Amino acid sequence: MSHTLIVLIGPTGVGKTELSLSIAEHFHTSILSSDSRQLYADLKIGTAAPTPEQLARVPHHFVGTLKLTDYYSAAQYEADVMKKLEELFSLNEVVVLTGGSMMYVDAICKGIDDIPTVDKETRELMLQKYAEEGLDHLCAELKLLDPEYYQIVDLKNPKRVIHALEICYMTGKSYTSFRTQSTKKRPFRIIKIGLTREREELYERINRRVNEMLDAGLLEEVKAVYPYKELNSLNTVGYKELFKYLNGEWTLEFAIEKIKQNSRIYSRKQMTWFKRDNEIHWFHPDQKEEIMNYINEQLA
RNA sequence: GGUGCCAUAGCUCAGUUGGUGGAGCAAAGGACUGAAAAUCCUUGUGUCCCCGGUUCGAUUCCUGGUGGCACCA
Repeated sequence: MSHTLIVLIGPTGVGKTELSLSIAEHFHTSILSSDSRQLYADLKIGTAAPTPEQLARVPHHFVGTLKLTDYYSAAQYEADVMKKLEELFSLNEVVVLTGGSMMYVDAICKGIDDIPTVDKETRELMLQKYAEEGLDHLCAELKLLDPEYYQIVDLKNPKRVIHALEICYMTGKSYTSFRTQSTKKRPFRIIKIGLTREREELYERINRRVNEMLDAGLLEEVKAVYPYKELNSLNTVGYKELFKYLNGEWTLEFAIEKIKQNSRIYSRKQMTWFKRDNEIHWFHPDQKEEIMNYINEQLA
């Protein structure tokens, strides 16, 4: 039997957490979270992070390990998880990975190109250029520094253009020269299980969960991190809307509706990403038995 | 009861000097390689309230009806 990573994915609110616990308990193993926001220790309620009871049932990794001010990225996540997996596979044949951050999941399953990490100075310089000169100017510069990437990049998306330029500036080489677009080979087997529900059912669950978060004290949690609201870690559904309420821009009622709406939109974006991955085998979360049968079939 | 105003996309409304209509929001689809719960792109047929009239032609003008709002009794 070779080492196997069971990857459990699906849109927000579909019911991944509960099933991941069952699977991990069955294999007496631990869970790797693949959630770019549950990483932050101060964002528990709004990210529906595993509860203390759930954490006691199964050892979790990559939950609540970062401060809001920490810089993090999908590439760092890849490196950290690969290192952790080495350790975990020495103890267990099977490890579970679950979460909804599509790019983080792909970073583990497919790998990310080896591109230098952008330093603070370069990022600030580029953000300043963007603010002062505008996107068109940056696009023109990219055309000179990396004509190949210029042809394929989304020229209306500031983040894409800025990042490519950052790499050009920092390394003196084109961004294209770092992009191999290749899939890394992993020393373990990957079983991808997707959870999905009828849209109406999913939306109801999402709406209900937002109400439960509020009952659990989401507003207090948001107030506690309010001083950091400009940080990227807080550009997050559930927080950004309540900041607007605290700013006096929105009523509480409107902010809550927006949280529900943005969560629904997020769930759709996740599905759009997952849909084109045909390695995923899809199930309804209630099909626990079918899922376990499928896993055992694959392991055999 | 009287008078006035309004009735157009799921919602709020614009518009057609008469040639079957379009914005914002909502909704849906898509992209995605170090900020990713981020960021970006695309998509608008709807008895233009109903019956009749005028007209080659009415969602647009006219009569009546229905509903809503306001004011007067």
